[in-house]
Amino acid sequence: MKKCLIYVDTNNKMAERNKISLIQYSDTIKSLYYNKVLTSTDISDQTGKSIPYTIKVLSELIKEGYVAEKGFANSSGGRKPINYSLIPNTHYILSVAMDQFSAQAVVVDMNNNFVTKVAHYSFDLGKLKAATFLTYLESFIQEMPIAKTDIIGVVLTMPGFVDTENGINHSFLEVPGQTLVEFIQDRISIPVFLDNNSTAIALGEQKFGVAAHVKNVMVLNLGWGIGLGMIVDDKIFRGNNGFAGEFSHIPIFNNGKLCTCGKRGCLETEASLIAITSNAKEGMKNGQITSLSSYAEVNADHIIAEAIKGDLFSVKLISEAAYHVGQGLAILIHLMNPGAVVLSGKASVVGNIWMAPIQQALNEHCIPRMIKNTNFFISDLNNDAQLIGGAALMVENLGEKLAEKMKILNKMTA
Amino acid sequence: MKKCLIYVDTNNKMAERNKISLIQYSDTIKSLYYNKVLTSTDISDQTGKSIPYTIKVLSELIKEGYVAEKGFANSSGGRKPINYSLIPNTHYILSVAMDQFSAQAVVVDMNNNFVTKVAHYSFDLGKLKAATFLTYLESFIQEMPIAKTDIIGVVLTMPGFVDTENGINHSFLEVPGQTLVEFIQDRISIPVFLDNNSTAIALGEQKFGVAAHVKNVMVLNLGWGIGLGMIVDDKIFRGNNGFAGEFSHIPIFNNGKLCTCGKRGCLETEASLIAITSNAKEGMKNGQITSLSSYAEVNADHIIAEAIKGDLFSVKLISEAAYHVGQGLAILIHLMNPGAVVLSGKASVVGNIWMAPIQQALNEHCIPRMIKNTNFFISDLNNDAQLIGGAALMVENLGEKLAEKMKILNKMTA
DNA sequence: AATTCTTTTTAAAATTTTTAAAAAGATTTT
DNA sequence: AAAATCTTTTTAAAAATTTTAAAAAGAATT
Repeated sequence: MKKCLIYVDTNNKMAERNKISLIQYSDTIKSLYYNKVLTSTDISDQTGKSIPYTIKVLSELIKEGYVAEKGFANSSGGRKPINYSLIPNTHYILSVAMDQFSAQAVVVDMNNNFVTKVAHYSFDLGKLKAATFLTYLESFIQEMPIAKTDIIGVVLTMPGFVDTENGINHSFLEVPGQTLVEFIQDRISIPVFLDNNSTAIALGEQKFGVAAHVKNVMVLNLGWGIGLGMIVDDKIFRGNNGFAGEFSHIPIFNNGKLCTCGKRGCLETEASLIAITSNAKEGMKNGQITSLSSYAEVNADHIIAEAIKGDLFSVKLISEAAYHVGQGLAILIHLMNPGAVVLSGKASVVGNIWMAPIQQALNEHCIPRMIKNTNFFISDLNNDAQLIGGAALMVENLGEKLAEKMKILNKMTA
Repeated sequence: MKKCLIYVDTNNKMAERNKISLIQYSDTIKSLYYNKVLTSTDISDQTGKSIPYTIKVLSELIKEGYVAEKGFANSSGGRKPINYSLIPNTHYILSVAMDQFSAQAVVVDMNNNFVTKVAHYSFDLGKLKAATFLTYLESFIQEMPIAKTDIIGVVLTMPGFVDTENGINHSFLEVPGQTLVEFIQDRISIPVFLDNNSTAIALGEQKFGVAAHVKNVMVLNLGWGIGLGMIVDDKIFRGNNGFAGEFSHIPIFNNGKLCTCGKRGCLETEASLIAITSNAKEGMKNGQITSLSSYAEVNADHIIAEAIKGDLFSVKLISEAAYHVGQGLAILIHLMNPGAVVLSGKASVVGNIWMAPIQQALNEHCIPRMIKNTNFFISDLNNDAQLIGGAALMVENLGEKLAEKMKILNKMTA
């Protein structure tokens, strides 16, 4: 005979749900979002609050329709604890993931599931106007099968020197006289958050990916450049001004090659898809035999595709770049002594091609003791890391940050 | 007419002082130790506790003879707050600072003042036996003009791969079958703490030196190698296994030079006192004119001394090394985006000789935005940073860590 | 099947914080 | 210069949260 422990409202509309609870109890929501199912003890551990208080919060959240009991967890020899979960369709997050040439948008529910198709947009980010991007976003919101009022916030993650605090990207989508976040938020009337793409990817990998629960993680975003997202002590590490993790531009080569940043000898000049593509063209001009020859104009996607098919030249191009990434990584490991390193980002679909030369470089350049307890992973999030991480960034901001934005928006409408 | 606010016991012997209070109220003690004079509001801010609670703790500490009122602080227009300070002679810390060739020992009071002469010991750390070191320490304790029972703890800071948690140095002073800390603690019956020298220097600079109160600081220990202590988010950063900050051995040169660590091309091979000394000998063999020629066997101290006197060759040697340090620092800054960088350690007495070439390298190798808000300092602690930082490490460990050690020692005597 | 051991949950006591009021002193106004 | 106003600290009372202890529920052992 099952006992009814607490009355659970299964009809979401009946419960008077209130976004204020998301803010007030953000720590508990956060724990449940990242772990799907937890007991009161688990939540108490994660939020650092006592069990009696945690149980009080949970019953409040149940009353408001945010949380539901989910049976019992196992016990190694004692009373079985009640499981708790978030109810998925209470609210949603709109995650927008951008790179140099495209953006993806999707709506994510409170169980971290995609509830719309992933929309794709193509452009050259260097030339994209904020107003044009806004039309993409507005049309997505128009067409999505979710009520706009149920969206907690929009998280835009993108490359460049992003000032998360002030909502500005110093490299792209600049809006004269206004911050990018203000510009978007004013038009769509939903809280908007801006962050760096590699930071999002790192958070995605550390919460839902191969590095889940590792407290010190370095996540490489193998793509047009070589991005780096750092999780230190279980928290996103941003440095003094939010610009930490500029891995792509660490000066380590004496090659005289001019980098996109204006300096010479950056890691990016030998180790990124930019370098790989350039080396491919160079090699083909010199008569290299390769299946890449079938393309009119070779780009990075072609090289990845042909490497997967087994084209030796393509594999060699990636391997060379990977060795150089390994050189940079050796430095990073000496400085940060991480618990895990993750290869993620667009180019990590051929992660195993990258891995061997990276390991080779690490064997050559790392003090064995420095690397002994560091685990290496290839992402298994299939290029969704940035979208997933973007949604997670919203969850990270559920407390005061969200409250602030909501206050601003309420003032506007009033 | 002055009012007597709280009865202050000025006779220390009268108050029944209890080391337990140091543990129980370690946060308050810590704040006062680092800041000398604080108001209740300041302490409340620093400990994160409320003002009523803070005042309760302070009155308790006053009753026990640890804290005294020190007049009033200024107010910008309101009631003047009471100042509080630690009473200096309640307890003491024994700080022992080691490098490759020597050790210094001193007793520090609760106001961070040296209350004994600094004792010096010379040796070759690579050959030094733990037992020999212990005799030095025991004779120091024997002769110091402070009661042994008034010493809260001994902090030993030294180079090498230090496992602070377990009290082991994997590089030096290994004791078979026992940890180094156990070995010392068993004999002297005082809690012993072990840490890395560069960590101590960094803490010294961030609490009492040029980088006081900066929350993200990279402190370079310019010495036999190039040590690095990192303060991240106002906390000592140690990485996953405590080995973070291995700056000396980041692989950045293609010079083929074998490093002390067994690898090739480490920063140390071009940028440390090891490299400088080796380059000096090389240059002199090739007939370089220099005042260094007056020494039978040139060592690093000579080069520093002659550089101060203006010997061009010595200055040039240091400048070349400094430029290479700058190259490494450029990488570090791109990754960590610190608020401040400090040049400290033995060789920083000629800090201004180092500074110019470092700045030169940074101008060449850093993205301007990465360096815009980073301040550069030369230590003003006159080689006492490690001793001062060692004492500060004791204060950092006042809470649970000290309680643990005291429990172990009490068991032994019982 | 009864007892013992574990673990979670509830209840009561203790601690700590928050809020509000009072006290002390500086600044401005009359 | 005295009175009134404004600031800031300190004290007091109320509210929130944690700690400790007890009770409840279930698994493992005797």
